[in-house]
Amino acid sequence: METAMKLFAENGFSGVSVSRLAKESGISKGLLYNYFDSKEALLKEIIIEGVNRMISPLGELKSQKITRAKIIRLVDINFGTMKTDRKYWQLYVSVISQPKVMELVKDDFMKIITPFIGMVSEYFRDKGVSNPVAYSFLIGSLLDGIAIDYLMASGEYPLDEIRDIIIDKLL
Amino acid sequence: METAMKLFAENGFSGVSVSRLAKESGISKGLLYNYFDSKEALLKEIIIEGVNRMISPLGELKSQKITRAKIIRLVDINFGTMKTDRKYWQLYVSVISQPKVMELVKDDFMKIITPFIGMVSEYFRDKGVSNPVAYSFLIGSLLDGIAIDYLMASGEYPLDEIRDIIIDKLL
Amino acid sequence: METAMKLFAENGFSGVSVSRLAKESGISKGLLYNYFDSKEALLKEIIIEGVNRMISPLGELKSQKITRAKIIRLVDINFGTMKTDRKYWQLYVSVISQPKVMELVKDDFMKIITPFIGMVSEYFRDKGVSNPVAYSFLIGSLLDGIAIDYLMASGEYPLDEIRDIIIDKLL
Amino acid sequence: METAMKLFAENGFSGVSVSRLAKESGISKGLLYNYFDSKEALLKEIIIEGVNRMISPLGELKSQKITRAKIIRLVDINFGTMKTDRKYWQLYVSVISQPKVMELVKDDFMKIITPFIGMVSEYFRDKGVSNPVAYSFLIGSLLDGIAIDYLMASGEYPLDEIRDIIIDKLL
DNA sequence: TATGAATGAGGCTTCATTCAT
DNA sequence: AATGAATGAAGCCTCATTCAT
Repeated sequence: METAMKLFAENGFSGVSVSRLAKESGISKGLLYNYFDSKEALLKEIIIEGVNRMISPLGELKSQKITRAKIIRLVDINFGTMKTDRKYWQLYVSVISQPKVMELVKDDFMKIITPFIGMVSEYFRDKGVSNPVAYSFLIGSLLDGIAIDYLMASGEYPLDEIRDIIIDKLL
Repeated sequence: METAMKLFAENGFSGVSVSRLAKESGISKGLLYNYFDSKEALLKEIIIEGVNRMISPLGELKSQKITRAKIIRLVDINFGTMKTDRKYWQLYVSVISQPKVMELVKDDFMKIITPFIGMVSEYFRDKGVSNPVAYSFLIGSLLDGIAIDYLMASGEYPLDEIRDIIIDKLL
Repeated sequence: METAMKLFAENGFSGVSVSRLAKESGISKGLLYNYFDSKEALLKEIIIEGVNRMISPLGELKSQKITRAKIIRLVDINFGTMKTDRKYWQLYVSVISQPKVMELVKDDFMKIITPFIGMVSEYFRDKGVSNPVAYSFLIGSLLDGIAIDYLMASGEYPLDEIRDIIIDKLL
Repeated sequence: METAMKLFAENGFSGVSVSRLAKESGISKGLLYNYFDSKEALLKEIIIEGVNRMISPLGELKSQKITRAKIIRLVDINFGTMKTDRKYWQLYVSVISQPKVMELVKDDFMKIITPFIGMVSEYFRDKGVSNPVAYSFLIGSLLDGIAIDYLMASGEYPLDEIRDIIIDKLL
């Protein structure tokens, strides 16, 4: 799954053949099909596993009263994993933007993500803004957009400065 | 090209076969190759044509001193085309997030886009913020992210409220 | 036909498309089909025309009593056209060795060539060798083989020395 | 490879489709590509394997002082394989006379053939002729030409008589 | 648990030929 | 006499998946 994630991230889902997956994983094609029902199923498991890994550091924030510090922490954790788990995020980006592929994982995805969207909404509601839901969508989209551009850019993306602006102006 | 844009937008570049392109355009595969050198060349032409179409309403903003009203107008035009040219934006999103595909059009893309990025940077510089480049990256990423989520969401995306927040808090 | 001969010689019959034939001849595909029934018919006409051109200098030798001087002249003319009409000979070689293509022109070919084979046979018969037919086959094959190798070699083929050996040892 | 050799020999390289190769070999197209990287690679392997087979009986002649008997043996072996390995020789002829195809195998070819060309040159040098290289080219071309004509002719080609003439007049 | 030979549908592309103008 | 848009069959090759071992 590790190898597969790397390959999918770098080449896209349809850019990697099962043969290559097998070869670069050091196993046979047959064995691969013993573990996963199909190429799609493999992707699905990788995504789920990855999103869980991305989300796990956020566990500390759950089921407590939401505070400004916690929202900032949420953004920081998000930016942190973008740096440390570059490959996963590349895969994530490649997935959310291919409808056919997104379809495969959408449901599992939402199940995991929803609580955190709720958390952000709640934060803005507490803060007393007039449209907390719009705020939380905006933050979500912003993080998506940053992920794409940061991963596309060759390294000159001003991630930290952008973080400061978000905290200063939006949170 | 119209049909192809629709198909590419909905299924991704590699999700549409040349056979299907031909069939749904009502022409033969052979004829398609009279018009375009390859499937890739077709995509390229669609993208270029589309980005030019998206950018053309922004013509009014060029080569004048940049003002707050103009930046707001830029955002509004951007949001406007997202509503009116949904298919193009879906294609755009599908392209920017698939490195292999992005590679094909990156150069032409940048040539067209750069002036407007410069415009936004200039606006923030004039406004006196401490890091105008980070601001313009942020705006760019935000618009990218909104495009993705708006086009993924089935219609409940609060585009207009988000617009107001952007203007209020960021510009 | 001139352009076509050059192209066929350099790229083989199936290595040149009708489109290319038309383009490099400066006419349209449609017009090409006004003049020739098919790509094959075009090849056929080129071959016939070429072999007639190659054979025409041999006219001086026909219908007279055959002498040693005349046979030498025949060989010299053959070698001469190989130098002056390189393109035609390339085409000839490419044709005789592709059964499917040879089939197309074999009959016309034989009709033109036969008298000269007869002439050579007659020469050897007059000379009193025990197997004049074998000699004439040998000369024919030798000229074929020389054509192939001379045209393949990049220019270091000792054509003139070989000519002298043939005259000295075989005629 | 056996089937492919037969088909290539009879129809030329570009006269046989991969589909046909697969069908007449009784395997699927896909499997063919498990064994050979491409249609060209298949041809290459066939040629190499064939030329090695043709050349192997000549092994007895190598690395000894060259004598008249040995050169005669070389010619005889050559004529012998032309009779026993007709298909291979047809393929050989079809290959050497199509530049595009020849290009594919030229290098491997030369590597195998060169020693024997050297042997013939050496023989003529020892014999004291004034231009041994021209003699060896002549013999080479003669054998090529004989191969072509013998394989084209439907069976009336006087191979054995020609052999005697060569030995008598040229060696 | 593990292999890789085998399949066949489908991918992109080229091409000789036709035909309305 | 001349064009070139249009066709569709066929070309080479890749691929996800299966199955006997």
